[in-house]
Parts: sequence; structure tokens; C-alpha cells
Amino acid sequence: MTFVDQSIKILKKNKYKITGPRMAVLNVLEEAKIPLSAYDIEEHVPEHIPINVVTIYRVLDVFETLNIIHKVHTKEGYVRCDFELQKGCHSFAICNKCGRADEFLQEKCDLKSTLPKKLAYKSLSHISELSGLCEQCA
Amino acid sequence: MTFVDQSIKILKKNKYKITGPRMAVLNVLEEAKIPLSAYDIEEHVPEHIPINVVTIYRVLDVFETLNIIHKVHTKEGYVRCDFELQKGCHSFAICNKCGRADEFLQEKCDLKSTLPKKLAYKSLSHISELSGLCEQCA
DNA sequence: TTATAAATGCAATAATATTTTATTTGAATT
DNA sequence: AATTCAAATAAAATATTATTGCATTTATAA
Repeated sequence: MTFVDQSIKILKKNKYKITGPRMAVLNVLEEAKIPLSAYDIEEHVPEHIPINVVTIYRVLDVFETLNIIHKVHTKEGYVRCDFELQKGCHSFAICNKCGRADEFLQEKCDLKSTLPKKLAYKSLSHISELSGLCEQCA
Repeated sequence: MTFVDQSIKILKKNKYKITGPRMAVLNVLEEAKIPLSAYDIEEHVPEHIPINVVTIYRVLDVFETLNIIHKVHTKEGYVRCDFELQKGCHSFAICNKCGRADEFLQEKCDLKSTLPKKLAYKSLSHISELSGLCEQCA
């Protein structure tokens, strides 16, 4: 099942409408290898169906909530979720040279357990981003 | 040894000058519990010694290079380094309510080892940010 | 097919960040 | 204490990322 199909399924399941802007953003992110900003996405959308950037931000908000996409904070951009991965810790390996971002799973994630006892946080979520050089750029 | 003194020591060791703007930024960050943007810092600097925001960005760049401060990417802000911690993985626990950010050490950090073999990245650095509620806000 | 909640468009604005060029200054040296 | 100059800063313009409020349109359930 493709990324787009899987995403549509998730949208419907959660009572969100299938709209033009949402489909356009899904199609752009399906192909992207590097994190794209809302403005990047605006440029990649086919010229005959222009979308307001504000709309793109709102679409991205919904997609993030549904875990259809993830925000790569160190790059201020968004990438599609890799549905092949199981639910768990969504982490990214990011290439400093070409910008490529690969999602990967931390099967045995111990981040929460490393939080010192004296920091009594009720933790809800976390993100790990690793910067380096991908195979091609190394 | 205070954060400011330790920072001065590191600046001198690396042949950077001790200047007004650098001292002002150090003094602001020494007290801050939450990540501050360059513009936040500009507002916190004493009124009788205004600093250009561009200068603050450049000061922050140097400080980041020297690991005197860290950027909290999920908040687009900067916090002082906690020199009490040993060198290693600088991670943050961030409160979603009050914004507080506590640096903590992952003694046995396994992030790099969780990167799948097929992603042949040469990893250089990484950041982990955990969002939740601190003891006061929980 | 129609009613309506949800989604979008538009305009304005805020917040964060960078580039270029000219000027000033910290501190090493004399 | 005066001199010197690489290093640091200021200023102005511009780029990039993000949000808010309100009017209008649309996807879909009934």
C-alpha cells in the first residue's frame, strides 16, 4: 500500500475530509527525500492547482497530529512517515551535505529511562535527530 | 566555578576575545531556565548596553561551536550548557507548559547503535529532545 | 440535493535568520 | 600609554518560517 493510500485511510478513519490541498501535499511529500518547508511544498505543487501557504501549514498540522508526517526540527522541514516502521520512536538520520533524511526505528529505545530521577518529568514524546553524512556523501 | 567564568575560560583558551556583547549574552543565559531566542536575549540585555540582533546571532554561533550553549531545536531557542554534566550526549527534557528546559546526560547512549546497518551514515553528532511536563506543571 | 461543519483563501503581521558592507574595538606589542 | 590590526560589531536590507482573524467555499453525511 502506497504512502498516499495509507494516509487517505488514516484521514478517513479519523473523520478528516479528503480535499485537494491535502492530496497535493501528500503527493509532494511522497516523493521527497529531504525535509521540505511549507514554502518548499508550495513550489512543488503543480502550477495549475496553487495552494495558499497558510493552508499548507494547516494541512501539515493535521498530518503531524495523525503521524502521517514528521517535523525534522533541526532542518525546519517536514518529511513523510515511513509506514514500514513499527510504531515506536521516530528518529532521523540527516545528511549534512545533501540534506537527505532517513527515518529509522529505535527498537529498544532507552531515552526515557536515561532521564535522571530528580527530573520528575511526565514524558509524553520525544525526538532524536542525528546529523552526519549519508553513504553517497561520505 | 560559575557558568560565566567557565565560559570566559573556554573563550580565552580558544583565542576568542572577551567583548561587551559576549559578556552580555553570557549574563542573560546564565539565569535563563527556558530556551531564549536571539530576540528574547536582545530584550533581556540591560537597556544601557543595546546589542544588534545580528551580533547576538554571531555570538550564539561562537558559543554553540564551543559548546558553551546548546540550541533547543524544538523550541527555536538557546540554553546555557550545564557544565556539571560530563561530556557526552547532550539531551533535553522540555516542559510543554512552562517551557523550562533541563539538560541531562545519557550515560549509556545507544542512539548511534540503533541506526540500521543499511543506513551507512558516518554520524557526527545528534540531539535528543524530550517533551513533557515538569514536576511543577504536571 | 441539500445542510452544515469543516476546510480553504486572503490579507496582514509576527518571528526567526542571513547577507553584505562599513566601522569600531580588544588586546598584543612596543 | 600609544600604536596597530585582525577580530568583532553595527546598520540596513532581505529572506525564511509561522500565525491570526475573518470571509467564503466545499466535502460528505443524511
